[in-house]
Amino acid sequence: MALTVATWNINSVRLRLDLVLRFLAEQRPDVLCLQETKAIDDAFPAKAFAEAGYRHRIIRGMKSYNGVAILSKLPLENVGGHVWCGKDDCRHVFATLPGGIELHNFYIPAGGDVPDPDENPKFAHKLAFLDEARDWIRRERQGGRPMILVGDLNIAPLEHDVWSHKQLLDVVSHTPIEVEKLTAMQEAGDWVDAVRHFVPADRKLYSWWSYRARDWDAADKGRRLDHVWVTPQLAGGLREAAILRAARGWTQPSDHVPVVVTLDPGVA
DNA sequence: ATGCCGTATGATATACGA
Repeated sequence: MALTVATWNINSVRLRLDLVLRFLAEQRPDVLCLQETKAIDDAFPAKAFAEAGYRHRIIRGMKSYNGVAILSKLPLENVGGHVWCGKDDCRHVFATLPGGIELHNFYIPAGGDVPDPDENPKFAHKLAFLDEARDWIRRERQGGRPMILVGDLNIAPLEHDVWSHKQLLDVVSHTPIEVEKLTAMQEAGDWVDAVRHFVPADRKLYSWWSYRARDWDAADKGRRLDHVWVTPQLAGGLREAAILRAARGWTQPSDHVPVVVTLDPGVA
């Protein structure tokens, strides 16, 4: 029985409810993880998702900023979310899926403009978050349970995860210090990058295109900021991965597009 | 990596995104 998991930074779930419903109707993932929902829990459009077949959920939202959610056709157990860097700012939510797979949905801090932690507290926060997540993963993975980690990690780690490696070396999201810390986080859990599992490292791959470009499609100055990682025992069961570039061209789109991964949890 | 667009808010400017 295959399992399809999707992740999407939606940049306001209320404004883009119709786009999310369209995505769910077209792709029918078992589970959808959202980031930047920008809605307190009472304002989250849970009913619309339940009517679309996604009756199970865990949501953690706040006013204006951040906010994450897991919406699922399958029952969710042991749901919750952790506080990171001492801030209860709704950047993480988790659940256990049928079959015992632990799913973690992250919204890692963007980090502001200036890539210097001494000058820019937002960048310092991002680096501290990555260190804390690395240490947490190291502990969490001791149990050896199958896990999936998804989200807007706000870092494009590989050279071809950005349109120009050279021109982005000083740009927050692709600086060496961020890439180093994200890689440490990945290695701490032996995570397999489920999308790069199917796409060679020398092929350009993006999940985000700035709103500021006049023509995002023609300029194609994207970055791969959204990721799906799986633990090694799930890697053998990976069947398919897709980044839905077309969603960037929908009416009033998010600047991120969905990343969708299908795996067979029964195959080691 | 410049650009100057998009979202949310006790708003008509400001913070934030990356």
